Amino acid sequence: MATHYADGMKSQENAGIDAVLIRRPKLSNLIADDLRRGIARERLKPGDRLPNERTLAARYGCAKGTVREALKALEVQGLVKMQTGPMGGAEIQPVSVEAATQQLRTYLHFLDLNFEQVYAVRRTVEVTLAESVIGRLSEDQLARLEANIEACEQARLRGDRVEARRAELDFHDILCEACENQLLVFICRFINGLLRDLVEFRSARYEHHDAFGRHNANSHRALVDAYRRGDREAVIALMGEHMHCAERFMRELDATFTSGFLG
Amino acid sequence: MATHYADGMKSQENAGIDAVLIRRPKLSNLIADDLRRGIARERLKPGDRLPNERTLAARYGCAKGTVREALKALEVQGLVKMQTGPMGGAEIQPVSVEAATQQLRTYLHFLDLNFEQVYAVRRTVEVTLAESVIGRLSEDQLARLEANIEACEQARLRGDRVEARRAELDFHDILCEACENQLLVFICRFINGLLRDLVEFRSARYEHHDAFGRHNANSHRALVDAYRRGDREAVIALMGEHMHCAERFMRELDATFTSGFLG
DNA sequence: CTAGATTTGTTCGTATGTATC
DNA sequence: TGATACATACGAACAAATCTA
Repeated sequence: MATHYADGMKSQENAGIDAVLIRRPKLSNLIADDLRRGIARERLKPGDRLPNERTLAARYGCAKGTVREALKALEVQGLVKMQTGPMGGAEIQPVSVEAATQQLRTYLHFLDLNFEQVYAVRRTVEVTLAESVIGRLSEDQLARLEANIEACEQARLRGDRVEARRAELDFHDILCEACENQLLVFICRFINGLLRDLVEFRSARYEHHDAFGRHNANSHRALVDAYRRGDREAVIALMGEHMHCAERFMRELDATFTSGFLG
Repeated sequence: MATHYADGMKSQENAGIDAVLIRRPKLSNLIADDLRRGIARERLKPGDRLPNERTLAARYGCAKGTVREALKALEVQGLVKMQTGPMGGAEIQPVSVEAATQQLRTYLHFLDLNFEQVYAVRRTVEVTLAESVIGRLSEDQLARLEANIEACEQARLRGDRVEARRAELDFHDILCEACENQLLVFICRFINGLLRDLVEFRSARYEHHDAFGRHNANSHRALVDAYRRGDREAVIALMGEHMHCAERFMRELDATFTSGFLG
């Protein structure tokens, strides 16, 4: 494949960069910065696409791999999403909760969080959430809550513990959909994500999982029932007790890790 | 150019991945996830280094460029810093709360948050925080709480409303210092930051500010007194009432977070 | 100060998977 | 079904930075 750009230009550009900057930053970072500025300058909106990698490499007079690293930086920041195929490339993304939570998760991952601490928060905010959606759940949402309970039961009967736990957390995410308070929703969803991560890497004995699964099914069923009746007192009491029991189970999870990561 | 790797092996690997996963995630993302987990699992501290690129490529059975993309993701997230030369490579960086909150704030910037919604959360988490630090406040921290109350009073008497509000929030940040639960601390500090940003841009009538300042001084004084006595019931009741009153005042500002804040 | 060793940074060529037409 | 366009990935080589002797 012929190089469409002139090698002489490459040298010129690099010489120029070297002359201006005392210590040359990584080329991929310079390109990433320029792309960010370009996106802002051109007022690119979600759905717009950047030029493809080959074009960008030609524009900046560098190799594909360098452009790829720059695009990777934008992708991690949630600014763009890469797609393959024709009309693929880097597509501008809307500001998403995903990017925000990802950073938070890695931050908290290093702060030795245990279940007790997570539940000290969850126990209160989930009750607040539960109360806030009383009378706001649509028939479709109620139906999906009931369908979720059924899905959890099936996962439990299959013996798929991790999937059962994850599906049970989906129940609470459905409640979030009916809540207007976006800050509360963010915190609840974020904590649900934390718990999803944690159950992935910790395991407990089967009896615990099975008992927990049955408890969750009962609690969730009673909650849906209380929501249908619009019974505020019952919703608050049920969610409070549900959180209390969930915390007790979670604390029984085995926290031992097997490693050998850095050999 | 001869391909030194066996085509058969590559196909086998890909077939395996395709069989398990509906849509194959990018290999560099899988590696990045694994590295993140590994860093947390091995409790790597700032200053520790990851294996070099060649070793990682060998471990994951992939090319160097793929490993580089994964490392780039960690670098963008502020988890590691790349360095050239001997003893170079990916060095673990201290996790900064700044990086985590920045993304979150730009996300919340697009949401229609109002005082009622913020206080629906703050009302509960501040009480949880208040309870969690009972018996854990050092004499130095108690002294600083008292000094803070005095500073707030002086700001109020000077008529410096914004400074008074900001200083009053410092009171709650001092409480955070004594709390072990880092998730709870993060949420409380983040909300305090939201409120600090807001008082910059909103002002109410003087009577409101003055009455609020006097209320805060009384509440904070009573709280410190209850902490010194180790009176759990009083702490919980006082902080609950304090939040209730604070919310009422803040709602008189009748402002939303959407306009102007976070410029 | 120089020379060598180590490790990231960058490039080029190539091959493969994947989405669109 | 095939052709096309694009990202994804591999591998070899060299350049640049940085530490040590």
